[in-house]
Amino acid sequence: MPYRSSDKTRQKKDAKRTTMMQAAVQVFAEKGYYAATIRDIVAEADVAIGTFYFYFPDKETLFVHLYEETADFLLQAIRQAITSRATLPQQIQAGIQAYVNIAVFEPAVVQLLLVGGIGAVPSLTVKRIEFRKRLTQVWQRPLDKALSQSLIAPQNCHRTAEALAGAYDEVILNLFAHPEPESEAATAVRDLTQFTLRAVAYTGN
Amino acid sequence: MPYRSSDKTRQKKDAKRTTMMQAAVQVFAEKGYYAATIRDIVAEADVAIGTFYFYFPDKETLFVHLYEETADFLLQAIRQAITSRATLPQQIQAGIQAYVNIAVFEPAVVQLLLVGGIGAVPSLTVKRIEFRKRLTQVWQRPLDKALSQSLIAPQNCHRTAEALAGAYDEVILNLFAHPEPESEAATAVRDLTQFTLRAVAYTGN
Amino acid sequence: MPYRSSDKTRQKKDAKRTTMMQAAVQVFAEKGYYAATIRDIVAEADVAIGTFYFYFPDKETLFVHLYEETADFLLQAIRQAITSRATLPQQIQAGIQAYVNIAVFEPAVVQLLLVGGIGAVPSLTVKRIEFRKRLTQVWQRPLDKALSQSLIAPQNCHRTAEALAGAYDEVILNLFAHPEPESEAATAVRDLTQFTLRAVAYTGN
Amino acid sequence: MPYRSSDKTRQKKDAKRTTMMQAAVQVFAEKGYYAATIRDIVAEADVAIGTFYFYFPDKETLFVHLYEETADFLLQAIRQAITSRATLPQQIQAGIQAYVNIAVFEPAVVQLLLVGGIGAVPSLTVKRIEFRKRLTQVWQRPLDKALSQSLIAPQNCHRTAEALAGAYDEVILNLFAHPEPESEAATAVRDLTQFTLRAVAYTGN
DNA sequence: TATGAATGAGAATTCATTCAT
DNA sequence: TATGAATGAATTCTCATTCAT
Repeated sequence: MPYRSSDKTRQKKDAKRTTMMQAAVQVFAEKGYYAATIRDIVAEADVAIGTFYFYFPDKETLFVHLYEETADFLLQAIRQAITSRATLPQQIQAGIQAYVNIAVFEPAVVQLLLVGGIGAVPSLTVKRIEFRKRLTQVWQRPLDKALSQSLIAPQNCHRTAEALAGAYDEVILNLFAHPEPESEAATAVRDLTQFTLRAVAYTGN
Repeated sequence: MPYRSSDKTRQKKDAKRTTMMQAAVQVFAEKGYYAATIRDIVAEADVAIGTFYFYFPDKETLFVHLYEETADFLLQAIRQAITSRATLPQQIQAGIQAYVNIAVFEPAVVQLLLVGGIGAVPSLTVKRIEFRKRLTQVWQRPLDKALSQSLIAPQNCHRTAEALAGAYDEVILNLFAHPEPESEAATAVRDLTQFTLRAVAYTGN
Repeated sequence: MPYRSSDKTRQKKDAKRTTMMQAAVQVFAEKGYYAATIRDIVAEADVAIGTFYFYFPDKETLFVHLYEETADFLLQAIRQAITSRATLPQQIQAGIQAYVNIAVFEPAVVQLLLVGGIGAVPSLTVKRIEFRKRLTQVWQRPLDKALSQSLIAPQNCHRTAEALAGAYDEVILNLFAHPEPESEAATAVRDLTQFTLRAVAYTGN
Repeated sequence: MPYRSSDKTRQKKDAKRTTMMQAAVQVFAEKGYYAATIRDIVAEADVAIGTFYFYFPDKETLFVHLYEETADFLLQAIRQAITSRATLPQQIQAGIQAYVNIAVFEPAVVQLLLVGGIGAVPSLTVKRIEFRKRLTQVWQRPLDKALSQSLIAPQNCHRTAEALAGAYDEVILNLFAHPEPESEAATAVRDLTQFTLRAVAYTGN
């Protein structure tokens, strides 16, 4: 029977891998794709350069992988917040709140997705388009439902969701430029919720 | 004869400078700040490397300068479109149309401003924030006026404008992912105009 | 197995570092600071360019470091020769002999210190002044002692030592211009010793 | 009859040429051969780059030429001071004083000759040796005469002059490191004169 | 598995020199 | 004579990646 790594070994390996990925997210988020060097990442993870190449094939592949994972995480969080609410206003508010929470408590996630290596990594372009498409879908789902129940005005829900996704991103990114992002966050959530309800022409009956 | 300086020579030099800046915009827009090399730029402009450094001090300075100039151009175009219309719907529609036109006919402008070197050039961060602030102001101006005339619902116009700026950018950026941006553009303008009028709760009386 | 660090590896690294420094001394001595390129140095050491920057931060830092180390070596050699003798004539003669020996057998040392990058490296100016000061002190020490014992005429020993340092350097540098430096060296030592004893007005009682 | 530039034209040309050479001396003295750029020189002379190449073939040739001219000037000044005095002490003192004067009032001359491009310009090596040889001769002449009159002890006058030349250079160069070179200069002249008279064992009868 | 010394292609930038005007 | 725009070889330095241990 061929060698098979025991569970403990496997776990240890995964743990190290995870550690390195977290380190990489931090560094990529802070410096951007190009300015972040492999040396920075391994220093953050406290391992040797060779170790990096044992776990990951190269810088670009890692970055794209990180981008995808991070996108999944963000989308899942928002989706989850939305689906656990019943009415449209609640869903919108919960979704935005979830997004803002991540921005405040895990700024690296937002940095990576919205700023990170946008015009920098060629093979990321398609991933980015995909991410935006999925993000739009997340916001579009509750709108479609509301439209079918005539709770909002007739409209191209896809276009509306697209615009809303951009609107949320802009406000959230600007949060970082504020002196006290956390206190500003609450206001932003309320403002964006109302903005959204107006934008979809929510009637509530 | 002591060589004429201020006449044709000066004009020629300015023309060449402009040519090189256009070449640089193209290359920066296409590849992003880091991936764009000086060699790429001078190849595009069909001059020698030394010529680049005769006209510009270094890569970063040029990029920031280009960013600022391009931002001014875009802002001026939108502002101009808005102020030449009378009613809010017209203003919104004209502003969006101007923006979309630039995106379609001068895609490099949008690439540079929205994608270019976002997380790449440290000294650009502040310029970017400034640009977003000014862009928000451009959209906010007509809203403030409309609010003072009770044409739109009471709201935080600055936040609304911020969100709208993000919304427009998202839709316009996604235009490039479409197979036929130009035909999609018309629909986008109409959709965004309606989205905006709903989002500001325009009553029209 | 986790790779042994502190044992053989460390020694090997130190050895290579030393090899590269010797190569650098040769090249700097031969061509001077500016004309010596990193390529020259790594070619002499038979390593890749990157290896240079693995061991040293940059060209200038290395040069200054080399200058300091070489200065220490020369000063120590002369000082050692002087202190191991009892009478002033013996001390002078031994000091000069030590200096000449280095010039003959390690010409790069003298080239680096007296010719190398004199007007070339800004951060070297202060190091050079320091070196000259210390060299003067080395020659001054035995003079002070002799003066306190009235073995030499009353005089400003510091100024005398300064002048002697310059005198020795000149003669030693001119040695290299001779067809047979080694044979000339013996004469030079004798001449300089007598010159010195006259210059300090050594009485011997 | 072929065109011949009039005297006025010739003079003008020579004047400009001289201006540029003076500018070059300043710049070379201040920055050293490598760090001094053609742009620096023409900026100092307030002419265009092309003008430089009209008057001089290239940077290295100019530097060597400047070195030679400057060396001639210095040697002539010292020689002149010496020959205008009668006794050895007066000759020594006058020669040193002339040297120190130049160092104080025309520091660029000394910088160029003693520091300038010593290990920097290959074709200068031979010129430097020549200069040192001539400088030694200047100091040696009065010694030979004095020796023939038994005013100084029997000695290898060439070696003595060599050593003295180095001694003077050292002290003069160190003058620049002093806070007040001018006030120190007088002391230096006196000290060096006495040093010299001791070193040659001057008896005075 | 883990290490880090070693590599070298490639990037930004400088500067002596040329030449059309 | 005088100008300065244009050139491009050459330099320093970075950093992703490899591989022997």
